[in-house]
Amino acid sequence: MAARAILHVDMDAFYAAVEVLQNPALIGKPVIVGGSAERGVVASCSYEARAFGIKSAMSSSQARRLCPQAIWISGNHGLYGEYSEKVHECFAEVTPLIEPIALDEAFLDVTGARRLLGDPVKIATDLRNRIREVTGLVCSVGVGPSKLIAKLASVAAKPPIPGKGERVLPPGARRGGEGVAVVVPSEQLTFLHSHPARALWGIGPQTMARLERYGVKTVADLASLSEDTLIRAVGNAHGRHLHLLSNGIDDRAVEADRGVKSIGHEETFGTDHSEVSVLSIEIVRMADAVSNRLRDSKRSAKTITLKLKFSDFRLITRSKSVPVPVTSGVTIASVAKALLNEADVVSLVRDQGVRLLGVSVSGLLELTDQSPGREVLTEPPLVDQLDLFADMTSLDNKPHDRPPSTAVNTVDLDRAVASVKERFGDAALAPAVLATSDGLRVKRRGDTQWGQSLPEPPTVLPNEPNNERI
DNA sequence: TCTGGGGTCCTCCCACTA
DNA sequence: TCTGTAGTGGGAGGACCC
Repeated sequence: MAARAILHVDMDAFYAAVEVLQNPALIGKPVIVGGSAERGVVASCSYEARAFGIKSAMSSSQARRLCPQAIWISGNHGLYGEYSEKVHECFAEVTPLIEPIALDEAFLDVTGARRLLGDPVKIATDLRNRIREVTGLVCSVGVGPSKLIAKLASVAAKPPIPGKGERVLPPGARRGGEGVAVVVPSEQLTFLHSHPARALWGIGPQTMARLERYGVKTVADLASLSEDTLIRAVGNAHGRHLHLLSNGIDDRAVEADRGVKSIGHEETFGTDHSEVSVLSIEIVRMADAVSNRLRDSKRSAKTITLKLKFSDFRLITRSKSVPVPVTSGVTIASVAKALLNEADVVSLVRDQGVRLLGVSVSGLLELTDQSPGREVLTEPPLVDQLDLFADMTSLDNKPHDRPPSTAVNTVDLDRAVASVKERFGDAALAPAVLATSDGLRVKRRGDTQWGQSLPEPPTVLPNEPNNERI
């Protein structure tokens, strides 16, 4: 049987490249996309910024120290999504077997496309040219017999960082044209074993620290350990997996239809909060956003999880599965607030202060009835057991005037809310507690994707970059 | 010195049940 | 009826990825 041909396509400095496309005045400048405030993080940066040592996931304060003249952009999740769609349309011209990893990255299985489109290197080169022609963006492509090898090859195919000299290809890889690196099956072990162990997917700082106790530095070192030793070092599933990978055995398929397993929102606050009433309002905001996305994806959820990170960076999660799958923001918020109000959590909140709060849902089910906001109801709605109007507290935490006996069919209410949002957008309607003098504090996906940004968001005018300079 | 947001997967523990 | 055990599922947390 012929070896598989897998491509790993990775857009180069994706978010930063999109911003440069939008504003050519940024060409050749150190551009950073991320949250510029104290608690922000670098999401992406141009190669000019990388020359200063800036990397993705670096804290914004560190990035500021390394490159004070950098141009910061807080990012536009929607815009990146649009470009990502265009890139995926290019993928679809090559093969239906596409496994998206992120907005800027995907695996493609082109084994079956060879007869029609040529050898994998030609497919990779043509695809790279096509993406550039359609979007104006540049990508790197790794070609290999497995996902692991293709992924590592795409890293080898990345352009050099200015001032750091030409990138040297690892042994076993060859260049298949500009931005394309190829590893053939007979060379995969040579290629793989030359990498540091940390390059393997699944080896992060903690696992690496454990492996170092066994003298492991490279993938070759890892391959020299027995499976039993690896299992002792890092646990059962992880140990077996690493044993196979380090020996070049990776038959994981490119999965075209990997479904979403959970939906959530979280946010790091500019300052820590230790008042339950303030956090309750944030829960309503997050739950409303989660509910909007659940409804858009035509799913309901069985489990609601509350996540809190305290000032000392201790992270806790509390979750609750409900008997009836839910879509409603009111229900999600009610469950999350009940989790927040558990005694041990309240005492942690008051003692420590909370820097991050998140609400997510999992155990997703397809909605059987496609009408907006329809709960999958086989028994009385859970929300009937909860205090709907507990949400309707003002900022001073005093309930609005409403007779306690008022009966409201919450399912009808949710349907009505869903239908308004479908017609006028998610920001058209929100729980009353989110109302401020400046309008509704509605959470949208990607709002604070990389942490908060400093005030006065940058506006870039053509030929006159006036982004905030830090 | 500093640590975001949105995810997935795995492990461990515990309660429940047969 | 009581006890031990194995399987299962929920909950919590750790580690990792981009």
